[in-house]
Amino acid sequence: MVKHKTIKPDYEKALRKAGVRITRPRKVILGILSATDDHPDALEIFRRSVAIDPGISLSTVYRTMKLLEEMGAIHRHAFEGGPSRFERAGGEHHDHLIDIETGDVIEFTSDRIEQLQDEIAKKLGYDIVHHRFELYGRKRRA
Amino acid sequence: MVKHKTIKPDYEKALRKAGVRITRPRKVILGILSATDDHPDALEIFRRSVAIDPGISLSTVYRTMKLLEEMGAIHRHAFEGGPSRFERAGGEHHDHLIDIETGDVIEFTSDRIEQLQDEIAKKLGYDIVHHRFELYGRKRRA
DNA sequence: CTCACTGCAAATGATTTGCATTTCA
DNA sequence: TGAAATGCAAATCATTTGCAGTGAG
Repeated sequence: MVKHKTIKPDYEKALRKAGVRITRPRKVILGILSATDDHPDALEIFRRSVAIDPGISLSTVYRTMKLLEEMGAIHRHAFEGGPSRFERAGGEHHDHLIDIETGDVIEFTSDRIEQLQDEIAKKLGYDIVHHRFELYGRKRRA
Repeated sequence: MVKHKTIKPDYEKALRKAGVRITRPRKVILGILSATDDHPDALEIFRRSVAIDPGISLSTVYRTMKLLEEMGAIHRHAFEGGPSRFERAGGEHHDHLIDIETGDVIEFTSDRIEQLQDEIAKKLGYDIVHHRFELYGRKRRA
């Protein structure tokens, strides 16, 4: 049920093939993205980048995130009440539970939801392009 | 399945009771909210307000929306790629399908989703405070 | 060598806020 | 009257963009 991240795609190779230049800042950002399993926002990625190479700017982080998103390499999530958070694409589809106390994100999958969504769409006469299913809650106290 | 809005709550009465002053701008905004069944954003509410009373400011619209939200009189929805949109509370719970071509919002209910959500939360050891379930799609072509 | 990419600072868009001035109860 | 609410303009926050300089291929 809970998804385990096992795939660590080689972004550089894929991007190069798509005609994108692998510059110094991009190398750093890509490294961070493939090393993490959490859902950092742009500022957090910027902080981690600067720790590796002090010359990187926040604009470049934003530009790179947009580029990677357009290339399908990452997903952007606009969870409630905060900036966009990113995760790399490539795993199987999943949805998110956000811990409203800590901001932690827990991934889960449910094929019944996918199926339910199709049912509803069909009934309403729509083709679904994508969906958002997010649970917001707090850890159950023992 | 598709929800029909039949309830038109008397906001003024409820607000008065809660110790909120019913001022001229608020009267106008409340009138707009109880007259509509769509999901306008702040700017749209502002436009409709100004058409009734040219003296109303956008700040007041925002302040009023925040107030009403805190009082539970309206719900705020941050659909993808746009400003917050509002709808009055009071009906039964429902989720939304957003037409990505027109921006139209279609409401639907599904008790199976509510039930599924509880199941997932239980499995993950969380108490759910609320959720977001939004479908984004386009009308099926014949 | 050239054009994509960068850093920086300024612009944006949605929303909020400080403050002096009304206005509801 | 006095606290609460308003309008306006300025501030915030996340994000984007213009531009002149830099560097990857």
